[in-house]
Amino acid sequence: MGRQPCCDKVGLKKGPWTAEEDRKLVDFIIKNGHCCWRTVPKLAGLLRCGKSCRLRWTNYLRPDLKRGVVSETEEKLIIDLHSYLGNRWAKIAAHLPGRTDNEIKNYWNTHIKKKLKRMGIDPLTHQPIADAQPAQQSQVPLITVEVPEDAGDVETQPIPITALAMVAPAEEPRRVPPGFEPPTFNKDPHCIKVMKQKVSDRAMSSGSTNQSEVTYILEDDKSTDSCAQGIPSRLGFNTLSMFGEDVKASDPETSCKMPEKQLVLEYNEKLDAGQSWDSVAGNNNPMLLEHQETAQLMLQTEENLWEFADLVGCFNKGNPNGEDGMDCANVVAMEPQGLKWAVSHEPTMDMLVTGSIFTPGEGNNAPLWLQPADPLPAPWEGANASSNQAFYPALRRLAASLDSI
DNA sequence: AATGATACCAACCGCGTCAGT
DNA sequence: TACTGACGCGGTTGGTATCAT
Repeated sequence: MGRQPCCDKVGLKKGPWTAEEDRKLVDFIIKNGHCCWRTVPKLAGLLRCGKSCRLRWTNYLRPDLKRGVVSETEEKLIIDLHSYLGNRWAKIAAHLPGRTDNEIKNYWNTHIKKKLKRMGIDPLTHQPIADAQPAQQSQVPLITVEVPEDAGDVETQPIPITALAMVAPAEEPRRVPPGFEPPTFNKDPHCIKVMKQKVSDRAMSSGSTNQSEVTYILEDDKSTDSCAQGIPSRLGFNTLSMFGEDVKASDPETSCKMPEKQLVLEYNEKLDAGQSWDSVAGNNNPMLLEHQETAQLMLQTEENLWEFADLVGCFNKGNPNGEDGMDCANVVAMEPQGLKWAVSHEPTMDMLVTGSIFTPGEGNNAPLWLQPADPLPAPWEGANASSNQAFYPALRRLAASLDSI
């Protein structure tokens, strides 16, 4: 017996999601998770059913989605897995990180199916169409996997050896925290779309909508550090690349207020005197200590860039100017060796744009990720509000660069 | 340039499963 | 054990983009 449709309630919206709805859902889930999909739309302020929210999130908004063109390797894996699992798209998708069952199903129906037919292969049986026989064997060599005695599912059947090879690749030395997938957000079409919306929203809210004057070119992953010459970003607050000279020009002398400025100077003095970064920052900045632990945890179990981005974003809320923290609060990225400081804004967006925070660039961030004692950049709640002068032009530059993509 | 055909894919629908009561 | 409700899955639809004529 079937269930009643979940979306028959009067007033619930159906059809394509708007950017505003996306934003509400993403904001809500990032902040609260989704313990119960039925309650999500109500709590997030959406006129959608929970099911619709779940689908939107899992198939489109989830930040760990890879999206983009399916590679040859992935296609081969899909074919192999399909020969073994059939139309169990969710199970197939489980072997393709960043791909959803819906995406794979669509790709199968629109691409692979036709391709196999052109090759004279029945997409259902994976046998040559001309001499198709009752589908007992796959076209690919099979091996039998040892399974527990109580296992009775289809997964206990022989697995195509090619698929198995993909599912269980040879272990390689890790350069990044376990479970972490280097993101490609800065070129991902969906990410660009989301960022465009974010930038547009913020530009509107700031009153700075003139984007014509800008010439900023979105930095490539590898180039982000080039603007911050000699400043390892540690956790990647490499916003220098985004703000260019605006941020380069900022320093504790001109952009920080007391007593924070005094703290910076103290740090500098201690570092200059040869003390280690850990001893300086760890012993003197409770905020660092508090968040360092969280940051380490996040990095160790990194599954979601946005989770971390939001974590960092949370640091900025409640700035003393009484303005929206995410919009205009300042973040100070500190560089342990020389303890140079840079004031910037909106780290969440910065990170998504530059990708530098999570990009295992050669000789830059990657080795640092493996140093759990690295301090987390601290918020700088007392930073000078005048630094907005750097923020809004940068925002316009970003908006324009996104529009050009 | 206009129109129709085709491709693509986000979103929906309905059913199965499972946990809680 | 039966019932209920939430979630997940697979099939399908329909809107939009792209291509061909």
